[in-house]
Amino acid sequence: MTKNIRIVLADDHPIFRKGLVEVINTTPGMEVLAEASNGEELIRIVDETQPDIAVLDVNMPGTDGLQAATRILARNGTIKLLMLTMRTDEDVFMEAMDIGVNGYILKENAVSDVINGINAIMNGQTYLSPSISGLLVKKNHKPLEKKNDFLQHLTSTELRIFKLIAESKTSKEISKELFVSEKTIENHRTNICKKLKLKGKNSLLKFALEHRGW
Amino acid sequence: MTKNIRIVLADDHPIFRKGLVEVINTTPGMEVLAEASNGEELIRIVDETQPDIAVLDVNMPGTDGLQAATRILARNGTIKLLMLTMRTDEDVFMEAMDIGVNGYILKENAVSDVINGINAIMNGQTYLSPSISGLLVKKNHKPLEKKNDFLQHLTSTELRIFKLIAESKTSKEISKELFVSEKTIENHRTNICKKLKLKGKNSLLKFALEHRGW
DNA sequence: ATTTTTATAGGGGTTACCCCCTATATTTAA
DNA sequence: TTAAATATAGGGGGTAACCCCTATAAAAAT
Repeated sequence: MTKNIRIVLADDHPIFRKGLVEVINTTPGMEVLAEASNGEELIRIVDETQPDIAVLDVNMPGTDGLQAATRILARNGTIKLLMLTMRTDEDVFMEAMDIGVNGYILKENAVSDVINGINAIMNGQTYLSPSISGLLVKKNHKPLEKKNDFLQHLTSTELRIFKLIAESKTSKEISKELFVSEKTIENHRTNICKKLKLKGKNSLLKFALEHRGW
Repeated sequence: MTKNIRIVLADDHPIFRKGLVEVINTTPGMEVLAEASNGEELIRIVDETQPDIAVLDVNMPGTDGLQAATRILARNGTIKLLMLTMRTDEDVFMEAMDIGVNGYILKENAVSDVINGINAIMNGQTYLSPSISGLLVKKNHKPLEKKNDFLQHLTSTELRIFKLIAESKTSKEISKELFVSEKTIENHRTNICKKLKLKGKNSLLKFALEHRGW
């Protein structure tokens, strides 16, 4: 049999913590070494027990989860961290990722998520709750209606030119590529700007760069 | 009892497809309406059956999963799409997200992932395999060395100006914000361009926009 | 059949960005 | 202590992008 995964916990809610301990200790191959109710305590028990992974709540009195994570990783970069959180806060999530946390799970998620998360992390992966993934995706995920909303107003010629602009091409370059006058391209630019309600220097270039791939 | 979730499948591997059908049809509340072995077929059966969700492979002969997804969403934006993939290819994943796919699962993942994914998507969420989540995280996680690699050449003043340029501000606007001459800002622009080896109109703006957030 | 949109091309003007310089005071490094 | 880098400010020029127009032929919509 392989060694147990050695785990420490930190959460300021005793009942929730009790539940976590129960879930983990009844899972074969995992054991809870110690518990903490705040960040300072966690840092201490991590030093003492040198666990494989620490599961910690973001919101704790005094030293919170993010601060504790930063300090733990500064002392020992090999310790894995699985962050638990009550709410879906994008900023907090991003900060946790920047710090170098290995997983991020919503407390409202199933207990199996915690077990899956621990296994995934010990396996070298990064684990996010599915509901967290949604957050990340929405950033890229401008819905279709929105795309069409303004792309549908452009004619096919305008769209072709728009895409070339998004490739950082100048009107002169585009005119050569399409065998038309430079002035024609400039007219198209003007019309595209009007349709997209863009005003000001380089606004079309900026917009095109930001929406490259549409 | 609520209505079954109506599902269509597309995958060019018959055996894998057989397995998928089995998994879904033995899950209460889900039923497979039709199957396809390529993108064109999928588009046709989606038109015919009007399912709630289509589960489709990225890699298929002829019209592939991405093309099929684009065309299906163009016809009916309410149909949900769950994408399956063999390999973890970041570009393909990003493209799928841009197209508006609702979920993305590795074929090597557990069958329960497909069921979980379908349920999550029908519930309005976006579903990603845990192993995919790791990909996303690495993006934000641009290692420190790389950032410094070219930012270290910029002085603090230049860096401040660089960030304002990345916010699409003009030299005039920046000069007012920093209480210096417009000409000073232009000089800094020139110096920044030299340090970053940028040449040509708007090249700094383009670069700054692309590296916003650094 | 008539009107509108689209694609083409141009005149003429403003502005922002980029490029080449010089110059001075301060700070930093050699 | 000199030399180099930095931050400031300017002169002068070129060009691309944008903005205001007109105009014509073809295509599309009414």
